[in-house]
Amino acid sequence: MGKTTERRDRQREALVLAAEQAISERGLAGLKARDLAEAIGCSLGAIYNLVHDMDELVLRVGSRTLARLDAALAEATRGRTPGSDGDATDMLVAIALTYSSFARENLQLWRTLFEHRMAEGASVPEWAITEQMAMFRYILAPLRALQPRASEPDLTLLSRTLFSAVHGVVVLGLEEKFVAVPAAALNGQIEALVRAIGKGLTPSA
Amino acid sequence: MGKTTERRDRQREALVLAAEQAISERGLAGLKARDLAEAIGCSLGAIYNLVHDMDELVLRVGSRTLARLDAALAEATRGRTPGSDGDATDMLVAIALTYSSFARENLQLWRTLFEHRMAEGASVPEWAITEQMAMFRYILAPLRALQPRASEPDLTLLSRTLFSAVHGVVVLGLEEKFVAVPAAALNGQIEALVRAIGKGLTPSA
DNA sequence: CTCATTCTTGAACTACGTTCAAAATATTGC
DNA sequence: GCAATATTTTGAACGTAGTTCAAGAATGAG
Repeated sequence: MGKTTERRDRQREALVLAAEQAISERGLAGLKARDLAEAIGCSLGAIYNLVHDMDELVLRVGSRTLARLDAALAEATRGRTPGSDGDATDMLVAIALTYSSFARENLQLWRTLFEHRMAEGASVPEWAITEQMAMFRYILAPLRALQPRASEPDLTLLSRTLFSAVHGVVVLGLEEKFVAVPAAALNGQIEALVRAIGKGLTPSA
Repeated sequence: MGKTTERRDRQREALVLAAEQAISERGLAGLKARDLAEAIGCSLGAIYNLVHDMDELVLRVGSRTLARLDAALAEATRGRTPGSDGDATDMLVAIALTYSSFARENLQLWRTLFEHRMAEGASVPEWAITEQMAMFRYILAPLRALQPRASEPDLTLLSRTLFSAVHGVVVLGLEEKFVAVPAAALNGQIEALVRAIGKGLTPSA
């Protein structure tokens, strides 16, 4: 029993890595079952012994992308505790810029997180939703420092909103559909936005 | 010469309307050339006498969607001139809430504006880009009132950023992939965000 | 070594957008 | 008005996808 399962696990790993490379090189639309079969040296049908369908494969790749994003955000906030309102805003700026850099440097994989749609009828599994939601948590600590009187549910909602706002700026900023904004200008806009929000949220006098 | 062209124009109109209905009912992924041919009563191949390809059809539908969005934003800002900083912020809030409502009420058509990707190699025509960019202009007047010392290029960039931020909140708020935020809560978040930004951008004492 | 079970295979199926040779229709010349 | 020519329409066929499944290959138990 062990032999087959083991080989299958190794093949599944190879499949996910091949899918990740395909997406990062040619985008989500460039992910082809036949190419993957060739890349990992198995038959076309064998893919469906490793994953249930292409959706699962994309979600597995997404999971890896989120893990790397999470690591980048952890690195950016490591050891920082917001002591003052200024600290908190600085932290939020650091998080936002880290997010922006990650998106730029992992453009296709990052896009896949949001472009991907499950096949007709299927819905995103719970574990994938949980993973995505976890991203919001880095914002929570600095936000709490900024809004000490806000309730926990309000902070949760606000952290999602703040994340979304920065996400929106990054999405449209990196969109070639419009005119892509140069890195420096985009970073400048993000910093301006987050500082404005930080100032706006600071309970003044 | 006139007879054919006339009929073709009428058919093209019907095609775009059928495509619009298909998208609004079943989403962009539910847009099928064969369904459209049946809907407007022509052969499959005839579609390609009316539009060059599906991309063009989606862009034509997008153009209609943008026109309706533009009308909604025009209505929301009609006759308003930002006299004070408070007015300007109120206007920005009104614009943002109008955008949010439009997105919710035209969910599939609005999503199509951003989900759609041109086929491999093709790029978005200039007129479509111009149309999309035009959306940013509603934000310009209130923003100028808020930041009277900013240069014109800076204001242009900032208007795009502000639009993007609200766009991001709406995108993730309406995303079923996560947990969709109820209308009232989403509106509350948008208002809070825009007021925070408004306050943050107001040159204080 | 044999038989039963399990796994792997790739041809075949469905479902797309798109093309194109042939048929149908319209326009022109006389 | 009618034949000759040009244009338009047609839908079967093509290429490219993801997915399935009957048949063959590999594995494991007795």
